[in-house]
Parts: sequence; C-alpha cells; structure tokens
Amino acid sequence: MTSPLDGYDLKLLAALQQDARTPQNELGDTVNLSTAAVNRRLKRLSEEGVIERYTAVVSPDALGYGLTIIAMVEVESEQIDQLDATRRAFAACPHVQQCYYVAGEWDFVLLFVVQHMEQYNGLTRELFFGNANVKRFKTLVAMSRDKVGQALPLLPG
Amino acid sequence: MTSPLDGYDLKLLAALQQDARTPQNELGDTVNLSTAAVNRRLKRLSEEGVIERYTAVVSPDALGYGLTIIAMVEVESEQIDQLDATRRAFAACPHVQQCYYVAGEWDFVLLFVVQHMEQYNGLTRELFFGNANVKRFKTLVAMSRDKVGQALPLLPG
DNA sequence: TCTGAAAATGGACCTTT
DNA sequence: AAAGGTCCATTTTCAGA
Repeated sequence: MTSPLDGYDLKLLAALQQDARTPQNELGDTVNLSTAAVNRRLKRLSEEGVIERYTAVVSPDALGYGLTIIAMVEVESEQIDQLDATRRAFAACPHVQQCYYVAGEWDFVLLFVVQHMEQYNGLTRELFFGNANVKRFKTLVAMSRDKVGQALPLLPG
Repeated sequence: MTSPLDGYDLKLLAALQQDARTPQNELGDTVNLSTAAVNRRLKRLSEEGVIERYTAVVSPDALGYGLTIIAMVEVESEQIDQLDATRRAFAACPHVQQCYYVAGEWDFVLLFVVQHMEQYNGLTRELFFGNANVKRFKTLVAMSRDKVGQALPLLPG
C-alpha cells in the first residue's frame, strides 16, 4: 500500500506542507528532480494517502472566530455504544475543530472555535449538559494561539 | 483591510477548506459565478489574509506518527520574559503541532505528534524537565483522533 | 462577462539502472 | 520492472478589453 518514502518524497511533503501551491517545476528545482518526476511522485503520494488532502487555511480572526477553547470531558459510561454516540455528537459540531478520545484523567479533549463566550455557552448546553453521558467537563480558554497547524516533522532533526 | 465577506466568499472558503485544488471554473459552477469572478475573489481573499495559506495535509500514520499526545503545563512564573521564552521553546519543537496559552488550571496546552512513547519521553526531558520555568505537567494520550483539522464553521447552521 | 496569453498539470514515450 | 528525463497536449489561472 505505502511504498517507503525516500528523501525526495520527504522534501516534497515538507515543501507542500508549507505551501501547497508551489508549482511543480519550482519543487523540482529545490529537490533536484524534473517537473514530470515531481508530478508522478505527487500523484503517487496522493493515491497512497500519504497526502490526505489539500486545504486552504482560513483565518479565524477574519471570520470573527476570535476565541479558541479547549474542553476536557469525562463521560459516565465507556460502553462502546455510548462512547460512539458521544464521539459522533462531538465530531458533528462544526465548532469542534478537533476531538480526541484520550486515556488519563479525562476521556475527551475538544478544541472549539467560537465567536464569543455566549456561543460557547450554547454549545456546552447542547453538547455537554444535553448529553446524559457527559459526567463533567472543564473549560480552558486560549489567551493566545502560539502555534497552530498539523504539520508533521519531516526533515531530519 | 478586510472588506466584509458575502455569501459567495463564504461558499468559496467552505469549498476550499474541503479541497483547495478545486479548479476555479468548478467553484464558479457551484457558487454561480464566472471563473474570472472566482479568480478575483480568491486573489482578494488571499491578499486580505482571509485565506492564510494553502497546505497539504500529510497522513500522520503514513509517516509513522501514530501517537498524538496532549500535554497540559503549569509554569512557575508568568512574568513576561519567562513566559515568552517558554512559549518560543514549545513552538520551536517540530513535534509540537499546536501550542495554546490558556487561562484556568493550566497555563499551556500542547499537542504533540510522535512515533512512540519513548520519543515523547525525550521531548518531556527536553521541553519540560529541562525548563526551569515548568512547574508541573500532565500527559493525556490520544487513543483515537476522532476529528482533526482547522476548518471553520462557514455556512449558516 | 468574454477572450486570450501565460503558466501549470499530467500523459506519452524514450532512456537509464 | 522501476524511476528519471524530454516533449507535448490539455487544463487552469489570471489579466485586459
């Protein structure tokens, strides 16, 4: 399924993580490969799922989403049906950017993006108070987003 | 700086969040705008910073980054220099995908992506134990990544 | 909105290892 | 076979009328 990635692949991925619109001839210049070779590799990387998708990063501030909130949630029952239902409910909310099921003191960690506190309030009613399987939750308000993204470490180091 | 966004803009952003490689003529079809109009809008959205950048999402699993870890950190001193130094140290680590400075019981929330526990161990030594300003930290290991991304809610609903 | 030039993508085909 | 390179057709972008 996934043929092993060589140095070219890693460099290409690193470049595309930074700017997915770098033209293939430029990529070729920086990694020392012809445009066609780059093209083939990108095609392969997409087909194999190494590149999951291409996306535009939209500025939260430009859209008024000035608040990022991190919520930790403990559930009542970790029975699989209950858990899946809860998981799905969380993931389905557009304001939930990220949802992780975790081991430790808490069961879920959620990242919300909202316009103002009241909006978050509404969401807690809907997702937490409105869900019988949610036992308790804790809210952390982000005062600054020092680093965001999903870039992976790709180059040696 | 940021002219108000109309319904066309929002639809375009929504489409590009999903797939940044959708050609402009297709975008035009779905939002009912000519290719040129779409082109102009995208140019404007980029220039105004509404679209921050275009990026390729790389599969963590394909690269062996099977572990996502969430760490909460409390610092000794919230004095600004100390804080900034700590913040910078966290953000500079390639394994730190996200770093938020938060209000509440903790001061920082970090999202790590690593290949295995040992790697995380090394990072805690480097970033936490090796930083005199870190008072304590707590680790949550993600058992599943139910939702990831940075997509913003854009369409009414 | 339409038209056309320039740029970028992606396939065909050949060569090298 | 597997992967690179060159060349060319098609698609896409993007600016001017």
